[in-house]
Amino acid sequence: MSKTIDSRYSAQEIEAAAQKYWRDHDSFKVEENPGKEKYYCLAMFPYPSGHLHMGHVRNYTLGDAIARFQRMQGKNVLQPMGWDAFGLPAENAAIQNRVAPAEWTYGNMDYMRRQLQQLGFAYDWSREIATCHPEYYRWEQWFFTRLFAKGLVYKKDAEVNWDPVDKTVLANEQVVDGRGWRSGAVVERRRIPQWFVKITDYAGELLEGLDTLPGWPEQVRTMQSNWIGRSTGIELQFDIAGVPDPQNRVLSVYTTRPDTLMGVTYVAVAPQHPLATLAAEGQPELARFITEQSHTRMAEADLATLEKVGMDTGLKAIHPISGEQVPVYVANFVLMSYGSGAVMAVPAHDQRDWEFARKYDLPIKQVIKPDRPEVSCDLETEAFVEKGVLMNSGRFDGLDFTKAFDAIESHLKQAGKGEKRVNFRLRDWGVSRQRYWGTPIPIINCPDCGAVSVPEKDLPVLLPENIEFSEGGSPLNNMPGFYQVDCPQCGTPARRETDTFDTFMESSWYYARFACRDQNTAMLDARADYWLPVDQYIGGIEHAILHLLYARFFHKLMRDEGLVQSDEPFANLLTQGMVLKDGSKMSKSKGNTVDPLALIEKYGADTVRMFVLFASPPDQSLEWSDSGVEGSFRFLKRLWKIVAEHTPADGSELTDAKLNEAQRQLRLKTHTTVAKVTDDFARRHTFNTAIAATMELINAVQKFEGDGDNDLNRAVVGEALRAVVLMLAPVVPHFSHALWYHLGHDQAVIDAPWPQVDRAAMQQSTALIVLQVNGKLRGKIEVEKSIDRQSLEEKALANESVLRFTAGKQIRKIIVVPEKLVNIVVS
RNA sequence: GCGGAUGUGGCGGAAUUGGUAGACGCGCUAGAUUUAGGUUCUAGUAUCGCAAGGUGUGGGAGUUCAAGUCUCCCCAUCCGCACCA
Repeated sequence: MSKTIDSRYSAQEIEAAAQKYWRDHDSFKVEENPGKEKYYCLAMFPYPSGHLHMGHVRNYTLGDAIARFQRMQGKNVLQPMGWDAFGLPAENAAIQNRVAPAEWTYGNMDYMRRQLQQLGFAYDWSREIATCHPEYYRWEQWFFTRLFAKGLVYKKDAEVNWDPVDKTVLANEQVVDGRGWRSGAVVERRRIPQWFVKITDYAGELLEGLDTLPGWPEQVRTMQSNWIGRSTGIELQFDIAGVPDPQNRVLSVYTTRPDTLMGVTYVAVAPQHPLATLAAEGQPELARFITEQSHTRMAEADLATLEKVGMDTGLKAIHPISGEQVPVYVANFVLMSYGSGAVMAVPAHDQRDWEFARKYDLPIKQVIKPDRPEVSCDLETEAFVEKGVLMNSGRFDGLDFTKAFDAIESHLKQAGKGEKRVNFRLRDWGVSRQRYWGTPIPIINCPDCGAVSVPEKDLPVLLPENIEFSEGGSPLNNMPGFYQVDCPQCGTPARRETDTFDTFMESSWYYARFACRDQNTAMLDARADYWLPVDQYIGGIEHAILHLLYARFFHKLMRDEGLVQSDEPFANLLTQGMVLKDGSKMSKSKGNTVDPLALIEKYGADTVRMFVLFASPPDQSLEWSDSGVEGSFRFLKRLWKIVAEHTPADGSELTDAKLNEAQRQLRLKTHTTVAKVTDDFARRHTFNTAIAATMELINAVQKFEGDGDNDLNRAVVGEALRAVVLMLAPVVPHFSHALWYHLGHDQAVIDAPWPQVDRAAMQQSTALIVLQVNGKLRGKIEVEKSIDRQSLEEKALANESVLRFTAGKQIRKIIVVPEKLVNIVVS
C-alpha cells in the first residue's frame, strides 16, 4: 500500500534517506557471479586535486546513469571508483603549503570521496583503489621486473628539460615559452639515462586492434591510428663515394615514394647523423653549422614553419639504379629520430625538397606526370606531389605508382640495395620521471652488474611518505637510506634508482585491479577475466591518445604475461565533451567555474545530475546555464507533486477493451515513450532526449488528468507514473527511490526491473497521413491503416487544401508512402 | 599544412532509415493566483504578412516526387597532429 508523502519536494531529506538506505544495505557491492550477465561500467578515475569540478560531475553522472540502467536490465554491474593519486600537483602543493605530498593527497581523497557520495553515485566502495598505496604500486613494480626479464624495457639516454636555476628536471607542462615555470630561467636540454618500454614492439597490433573496437568513436580511433603512424615504403642504400670507413660507406634512406627514385637530385642527412659528423672533420664551417642546428631547440609546433636550411658536405652519394653521383647535404628538416635520419630528395615531387632545391640551386628533375587531364603540374611554382605516371625513368616509364613500387622494389632487392619496409611514427614509451611523488622504479644500479631488478621478495620498493619537501628536485636524491643498497646479485654497494614512473603507468592497468584489489599474492587473478573487458568506459577526449593507447598496450603486455585473456581492455568508449560557460571552457584561470557543492546544497544532487544529462548529448560540449538548472529543479518539483498526489487505483487490470479513446491514447504515449527511452539509454546514450521524452509523457499525463478522476483513469495514469519513476531512476536515483515506495512498492527502486513495452498498447488502427503537393505540406488526414492505395489517393485528392493547389493543374504522379505520406506531383 | 568534428529560433538543443523542421527545456510576452518578492498555473512565442500564403537549417551548386539529412565546392568555429621522408 502507498505511504503518505509530502507533496512538497524536499531534496535534502530524500537524498539523505536514499543514501542511508544504500549504505545500510551495501547496495552497490558486487561479487562475481558466473550465472549472471556481467556489466563493467567505468568512468576515468580522478586525480585528487582537492575538489570535484563540473567536468567530474558530468563524467561520473554519465557513468552512473549507464550503470544504474544496466542494473535495471538485470545485469551484474560493477562500477568502481579510485584515485589517480601520484603526480606533479602534489609536489607543487607541497612546496606552496609546506605539507607532505602524501598528506595533501590523502586529505583531498577524503574530501572528494564525500563529494562523490553526496552525488549518490552507485560505486562499490569496497573496491576503492589509490595508486599511491604500496598494495597497488608493488604490482606495477613487480610487472616492470617481469618486462625487464623479457627484454621489453631498456635504458637509454634521453633528453630532459633542465632548469639551471632550480637545478631540477621539468615536466613539459612546466616549461612555458622555453623557460622554467618557477625560476623563469631558459630551460636547457640534458641527456640522462632513462627507462623505456618497448611499445613499438606492439605498434602493429595496437593499430590492427583498432578495427576490433567498433564501440569506440571514429575520431579516437583515427587519432590513435595517426599517432601510431604506419607507413609502407622501401629502405634503400646509397653508396658514398670515396669513404674508406665501412660503417659510413653506405647511406640508408627510407621512402614511401620509390616511384620517384629516378628523380633524386641530392640526399640529405640530419645534423646528428654519423655521416654529417664524419664530413665535419676538417670542415670547420660545416662543424659550426651542425653545432648550431643541434642547439636550436624550440617548440615542436614552430619547427614546421622553420626555414629550411642546410649545407653541402662535399660528399657524393651514388644513385643505386642510375649510378649517378648526387651531393650529400646536411639539412635541418631531416629528423634523426625518424627512419634512418636521412632522406633521398626528389625536389620535383616533394614540397620540402623543392623549397630546399630552389634555395640552394639544386636540379629539379620531373619523373612523374599527371595521369588525368584535370590535374595540373607546374614545377616552377611548386612540387607535383600527387601520384601519377612515371617519365624520365628509363625502363620504368609509363608505370603507375603501384606497378613502379613493385618494379623498383624487386630491382633494388636483386641488386642487394633495398627492400620493402614498414615504418611507424610511434616511439618507445619513456617512463622515467625525475620526480618524488610517484612509483619508485624497482631497479638497482650496480657498478659491476649494471641495472638489476629488485627481487620479488624485496618488493614493494616503498616510497618514503613522511618527508620534508623543498624545491630543487626529488628528495629521494637526498636520502642515502633510500638509495644506498647492496646489489641483489653480487652484494657490492650499489645505488637504487631514485627516478619514479610516469603516472600513466598506474592509470594503464587500474581498471583490471578493480576486479581483485584485495589480492595480495598476485597482480591479478581469475576475477579479472570475469569482469574484463570493461563494457563501457567513459572519459574526456583529452585522453584519446596517450592514456587510452598506453592502457591498450599494457593490456596486451598483461595478456602476454598470462594475467588476462582478452586482447583489448575497453569494449565501448564514450568520450564526453567539455563543460563550457559563456562559450569557453570552465577553468579556474578564467574564473568561470561553478561549484558543484553549492548547487547540491541549493537544489540537491538530483537536480544537478538531471541538468548535466539534459543539457546536451554526452559527446558534445555542455553550455552551463543557471536558469537551465532551475528548469530541471522545476520539473522535479512538478513531477514530485503529481506523483505524491496520485492515488493508486485499486486493483483493476488494464485491459484495452474497457478503455475509452483518451485512455488508450495515454497508454500509447506511455509505451512509445518507454520504447524510445530504452533505446536512448541502451544504444544511443542520448540522455537529453530520454529526459525530454519523459517530460513529454508527464505533460500528456497532466493534460489527461483534466478529464476527471475515476478508477480507470487512475490506473492509466498510474501506469504512466510508474514508468516515468523507473525511467528516471538512473538519472535522479534519490527522487525515484522515494517515489517508488509511494507508488505502492515494497522493494527499493534499485532492485526494480526496467519497464516493459506493451506492444498491444502501441497498436493503432489509424495513421496520420501527410498530404503534399509538389513536395510541400498542404494538409493532414487521419485514415484507417488498412486503407487501400486507391482510396487513399482519392481521399488525398479530395482534400480541401490539396484541391486549392491541384485545381486546373495536370497530375503527373502520385507518390504514396504507406501510413505516412501522399505527395501529388502536378504541373 | 594534414586529419577530425561542429554550424538549425533570442539561448541549450530535437528531428535515429531521405518523408510534417524547431520536440523538450530556458528566456520572453500576456493573463490568473498568491504576494513584499519569488513560487505556481493558463495561453502565446522561427520569420515576413491583416489574411491567403511566402520564406527558412553557415553560403553556393547538384541528385530526388521529396534534402537539416545524400554528392560537390566554399566559409566560419573548435579539437587533434604537425618538417614522418
